Amino acid sequence: MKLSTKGRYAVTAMMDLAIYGSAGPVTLADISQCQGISLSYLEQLFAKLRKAGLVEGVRGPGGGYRLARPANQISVAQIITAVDENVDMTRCKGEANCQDGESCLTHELWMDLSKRLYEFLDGITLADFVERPEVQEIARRQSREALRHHLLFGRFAA
Amino acid sequence: MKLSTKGRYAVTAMMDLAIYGSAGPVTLADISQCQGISLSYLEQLFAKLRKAGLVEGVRGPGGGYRLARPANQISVAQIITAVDENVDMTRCKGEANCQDGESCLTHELWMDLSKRLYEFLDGITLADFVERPEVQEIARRQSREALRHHLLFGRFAA
DNA sequence: TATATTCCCTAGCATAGCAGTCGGGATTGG
DNA sequence: CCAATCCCGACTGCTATGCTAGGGAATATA
Repeated sequence: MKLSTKGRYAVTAMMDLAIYGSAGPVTLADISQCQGISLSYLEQLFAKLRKAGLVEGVRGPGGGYRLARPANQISVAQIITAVDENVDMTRCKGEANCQDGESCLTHELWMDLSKRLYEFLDGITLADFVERPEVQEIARRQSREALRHHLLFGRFAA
Repeated sequence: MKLSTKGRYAVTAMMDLAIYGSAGPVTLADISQCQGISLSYLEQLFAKLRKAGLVEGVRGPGGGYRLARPANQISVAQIITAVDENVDMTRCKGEANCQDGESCLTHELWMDLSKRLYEFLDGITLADFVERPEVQEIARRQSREALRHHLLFGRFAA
């Protein structure tokens, strides 16, 4: 388990998908502009998220990304492990071939702590954030603006 | 908050101090040998731990490091933040000068998640690990061996 | 069909942090 | 005094990060 800026970027972007995804796919260009993250870097992150089965890409105009599962089935831990694939725990990796029992003891302790941390992050889903009242409020406003945007550009016009 | 090998090293070393520290200061050479961490790298980590007021150094022969506070007053979060001083949260750091309200929304959400994570790690102390029965067992054995070691080398001999 | 929009993929690049090495101090117990 | 320790600073190879550049492939719309 590793927790750095990379994972934060991924979690933040996934929050955007969960919040604004109800009005259709969200483009990476939008996320890039809103969050100030490089577009190409976002593409690389989403390539991993897609391979992990967390998002689906929709090509062509009006396309973008959407969540591959309901937001309440996507945990923060899943997102972080999807982009930070490198989970090299310790040097004595399960082989238990330390010189004396001591190093294996603290190793066990750390593994336990790491497990508890993972379970903690795995217990937090995107839905936990989206369901907040203030987010609901903004999402509604955003939906209206998106609809107006569509009308302005004649997307839904007969 | 950042969680990588560096923080793991620090936590593991601090566990050693908490476990074996009852028999006097623990030398970095011992930790280096037991955990397979470079001695000089340990010195750099402990310089930060000392500046953070988590450990005290005892110079001279028979010296080493000991916890500056009882183990139940040292949390995992304190250790990690002591060695990973770089806590650059986001680019829009509290200034709330994002273009539109959206980015600040997810920013708030992430800050909240980060806070919950910190509180989780802050609720786990070194004592929580030391008080385990299996650790107590090893600590007792280690103490006896340490005493025998002292006797062999005449440290306590009259 | 043509075009613009979007996802998708590969390669490279500058920087920073990680983990370690080296060399030298300053203290202090025996 | 001497050896064991902590302490400190400089340097190094390596890796990951965050980003840029360039080009595809699919597809909605005109």
